[in-house]
Amino acid sequence: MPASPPTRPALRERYDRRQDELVAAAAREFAGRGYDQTTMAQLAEATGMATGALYHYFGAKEQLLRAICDQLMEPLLSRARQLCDEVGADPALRLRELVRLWVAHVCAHRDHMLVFQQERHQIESGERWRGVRASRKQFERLVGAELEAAGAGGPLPLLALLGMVNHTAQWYRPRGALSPEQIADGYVTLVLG
Amino acid sequence: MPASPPTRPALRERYDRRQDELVAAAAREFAGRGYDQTTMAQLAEATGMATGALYHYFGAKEQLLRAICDQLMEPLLSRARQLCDEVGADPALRLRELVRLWVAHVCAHRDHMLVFQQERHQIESGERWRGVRASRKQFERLVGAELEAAGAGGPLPLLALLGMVNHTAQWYRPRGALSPEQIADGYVTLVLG
DNA sequence: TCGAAGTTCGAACCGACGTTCGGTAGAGTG
DNA sequence: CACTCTACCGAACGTCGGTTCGAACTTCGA
Repeated sequence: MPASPPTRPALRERYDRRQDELVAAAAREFAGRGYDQTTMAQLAEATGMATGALYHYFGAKEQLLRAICDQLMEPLLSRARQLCDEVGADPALRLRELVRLWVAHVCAHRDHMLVFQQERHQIESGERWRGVRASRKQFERLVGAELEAAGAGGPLPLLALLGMVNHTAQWYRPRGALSPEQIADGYVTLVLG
Repeated sequence: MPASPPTRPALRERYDRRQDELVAAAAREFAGRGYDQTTMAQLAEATGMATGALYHYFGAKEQLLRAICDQLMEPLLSRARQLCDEVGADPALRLRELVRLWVAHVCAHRDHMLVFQQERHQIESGERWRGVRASRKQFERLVGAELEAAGAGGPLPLLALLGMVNHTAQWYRPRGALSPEQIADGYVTLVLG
């Protein structure tokens, strides 16, 4: 059955840390080999554990996938909301800041992002994934609203921007020629003309 | 072992037709459920055959995936090359025609496209997929050259355009508000400003 | 109509993989 | 130290799914 977090608070910290390490390792492996083609044994080896130990932290393989998606979408959505509340009134500026945040997030979580895209079919159908879907939709709505305010209304600019930014995860490299900021600014320039 | 195509030419036609139907059905199933999560039994049911009969047309499940990728990339690449030879000198016009062709192809082969994206990890690594990778790269080079000629040089416009067009497979609907042509023209307007 | 080639069937095989479980060692607590 | 909660191990289990195979049935050509 599922994992059992420790009750003693001193140990809880270590437990949570280890759990996060596991998610990070899983994201790496899944992104490289695909979710289904990555075995629990490989995951165990990547983290230096035995297969059985994994189930101390997660009840099933699918929960790892869920954790990856949650760790990707939730911080993005909450930070985006926060930013939209803070930043001033100039729509173009707001949009630029939002896209910068977004691209930076994608670049910092390439593996999560790749997994998220590859497992689209699982996430887009099925009761268990309702929450993840909702986060994605809300974020898209948010971007759409900012785009409209900045003068790039209609479905096409939003869909184009979504395509660009999501695709970034597939080519961005930390030591590449383009920084996340440059990329983001380039995208904004494209959609705002 | 692999499939054995019939020698008699009269039967060869029917054999090829059935094989194509199989690929189409596989693309549909794979796109909806994912490659690994689709069983040969489901494939058999979708085509009205028994599992064993599938192996009359394909030696292994992976060959179906290969066929899907080939049917996607090869016609696209050859038609794009042909177009680049034919069309006149105005770079902006050439680019527009190319993107129209490309978007139309993506929209007409949504399932193939989705499978192609989902199985990226398999395709991008592994000896057997060298050919598919080469087609993809050549096509991207071709688009890059046309972009440069049209005044949108540098890596970002190309990467952005790739993102937009590929992403199209995930939202385009045949009876939707936007036609492939409208979509393509919208994209070109974005990248050419 | 006869033989060969082509097509389909579906049960059986077999390896792989997610998960379980009983046990062991370690860390915290008093 | 003793007692408990925590962390981990790794062999064993059970299932699932890709593939095989030999037999039946159909279509074709002469």
